[in-house]
Amino acid sequence: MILCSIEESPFGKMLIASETGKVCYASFMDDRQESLNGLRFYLIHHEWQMVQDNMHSDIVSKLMDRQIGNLETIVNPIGTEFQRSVWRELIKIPFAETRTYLQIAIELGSASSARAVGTAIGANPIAWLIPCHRVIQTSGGMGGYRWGLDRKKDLLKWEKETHPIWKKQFTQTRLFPDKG
DNA sequence: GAAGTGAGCCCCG
DNA sequence: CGGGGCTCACTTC
Repeated sequence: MILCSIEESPFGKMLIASETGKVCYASFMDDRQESLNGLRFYLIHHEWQMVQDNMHSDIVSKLMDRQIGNLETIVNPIGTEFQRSVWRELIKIPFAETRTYLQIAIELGSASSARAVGTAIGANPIAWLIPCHRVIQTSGGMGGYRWGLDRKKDLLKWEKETHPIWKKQFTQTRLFPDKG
């Protein structure tokens, strides 16, 4: 049985679902009804139920404290083979770093599939844990983000601020100087 | 099967 | 910067 709960996070309310300890869904919840519809659609062929708020609060706090070691062991997204291979690649991107859609495509062995990679990344069902926010365009642009570009920027900003190596210089340099 | 659609990329002007 | 052509997974006729 998949258990789903509403969580508070510094980046907004979240909807998190898990089964036997593995997260299979996580989204930012800007519109309550819309988010619940999205969850219902995603789990359409599965048994699931809502449980009390904050049941997954440990996951959020671990994300904040960067205490989650091997993401691959606590995440289990539902998707096609291709999608899962793309999402697996995202997990390898280190905290506070970024990659481009093309780099991910090359990593998967097909430089020409950058567009397909973008589409697959856009379908990532597990926000934040599977760090699709760390993927940007080769041109230096931000690309898109299902849960709002501002949130993508916020996540990256927070990661850079939190990361010890960049902590100092961040105060002097803007993350994306040309992107407002 | 044949079109249409993307969170892309590259080239050219 | 801006449009055309290219590509590929996936969806929808």
